[in-house]
Amino acid sequence: MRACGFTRVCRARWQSRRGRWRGAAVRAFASGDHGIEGAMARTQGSRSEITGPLIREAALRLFARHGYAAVSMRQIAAAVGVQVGTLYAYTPDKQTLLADLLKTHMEAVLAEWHDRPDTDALTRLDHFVATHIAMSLDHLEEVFLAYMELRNLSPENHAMIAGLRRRYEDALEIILIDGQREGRMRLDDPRLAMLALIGMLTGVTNWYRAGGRLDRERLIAIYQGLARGAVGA
Amino acid sequence: MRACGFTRVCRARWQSRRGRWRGAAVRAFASGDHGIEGAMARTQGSRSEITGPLIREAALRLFARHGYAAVSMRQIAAAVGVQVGTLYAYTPDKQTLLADLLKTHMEAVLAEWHDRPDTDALTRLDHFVATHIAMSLDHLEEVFLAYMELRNLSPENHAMIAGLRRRYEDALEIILIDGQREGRMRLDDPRLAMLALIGMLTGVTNWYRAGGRLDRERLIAIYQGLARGAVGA
DNA sequence: GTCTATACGTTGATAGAC
DNA sequence: GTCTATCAACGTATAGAC
Repeated sequence: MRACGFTRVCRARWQSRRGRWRGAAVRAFASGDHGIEGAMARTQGSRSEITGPLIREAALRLFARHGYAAVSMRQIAAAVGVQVGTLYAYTPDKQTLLADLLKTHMEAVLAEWHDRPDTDALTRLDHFVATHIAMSLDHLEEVFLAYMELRNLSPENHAMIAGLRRRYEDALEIILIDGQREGRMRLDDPRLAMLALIGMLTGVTNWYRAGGRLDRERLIAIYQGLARGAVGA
Repeated sequence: MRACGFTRVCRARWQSRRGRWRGAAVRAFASGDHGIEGAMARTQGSRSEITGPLIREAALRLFARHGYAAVSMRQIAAAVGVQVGTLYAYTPDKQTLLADLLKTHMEAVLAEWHDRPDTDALTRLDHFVATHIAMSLDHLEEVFLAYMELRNLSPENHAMIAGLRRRYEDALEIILIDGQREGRMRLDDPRLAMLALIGMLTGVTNWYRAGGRLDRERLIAIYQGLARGAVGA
């Protein structure tokens, strides 16, 4: 066991320190490349507006690349160009940093998704696939992280993130059920088909690298074809 | 960075200790449940024949459950009911323990796979799917681990395991290419279809739990249907 | 807001007795 | 083959100066 793994002891100890955090989760989540890896430690100065996002970006990149458990707070601080202690002005602990990353991402995913209940199920499936792939390419690291690091969440955080993911998966399952009812899809088991499709789609983050041989539109079109085929359209 | 991450320094230091390990990888890989979690530390006694397998089983289970980086050698030792030092009579270091687990598994996967080049591509696809799912259900933790922990391998070990996995993926891709040539499959991009199918199949390890509502044969049949559909059969 | 310094548990790994 | 004891390095997190 590590010093302060997933227990809530640390949380309580920490909350008694100052009132800063009391229930306020970090919300903003800027993206983009700020050349984190090459950053060096500076020796003073306040830059509160940008340090927060930089920390989340560095944590995201490092967690995605090496895994949550393999990354130390020191590494994150070094990537940002800041001392370790500074991180704790932006997050109560490492666990919360991960949870905030995943929560923000999953909420963005759900906010991005707009079903089109007035169209046929196959069109809706195409739309789901396109949205998912586009999101995966634009936020490779987030999608990958949300897929890989569920098991490193504390029980409370796990329940929260799993709930969000569940809502996302349900959105797809509804489409499949409707498709079956409309007679546009032939499915033995809509739930299993949903899980299979999610696995197929999420797998993209395992091999996709920017600048590969396939452009975005083509990739989406191919996956739409695969998905349609899988559901028997 | 951790004390002895992926560097080869430790390896060299260790090799100078005794001749025991020089190139000899742990080979055997017993499976099954021996009630590891409840084991308690004993205080003496030699049981060389069973300790090795027990260590690998405990490591496999713990790595799969919590992730390689999150599991300590002490946890593994405790699960086996042995002291930490004892582990190092069976493996030079933690990294090698992981690599041996993955290598043994991937070699078993490749040994298990027998293509049937004299039959049609759709039958061969069915056979691949059935073999893969059966392997996944029989060795949930190995398949899951081989899928998740590639990034925690040292560069050398990563290259080795990735090579084995490549051979496995190629086996599927060949089937798809043949299917296209035979006119039995309609594919925009065989390589992409292969990656999508692998993602779909491997995803099973993320949600499958023994004793669920679907029996083995039904699960295989459903996935065969999904795979056939995806390739346009 | 950031730094420096530090507390203190845990880590991977080794040495040497039995 | 296993244990006990030990090491140095590193882990997360905190305190207090500026």
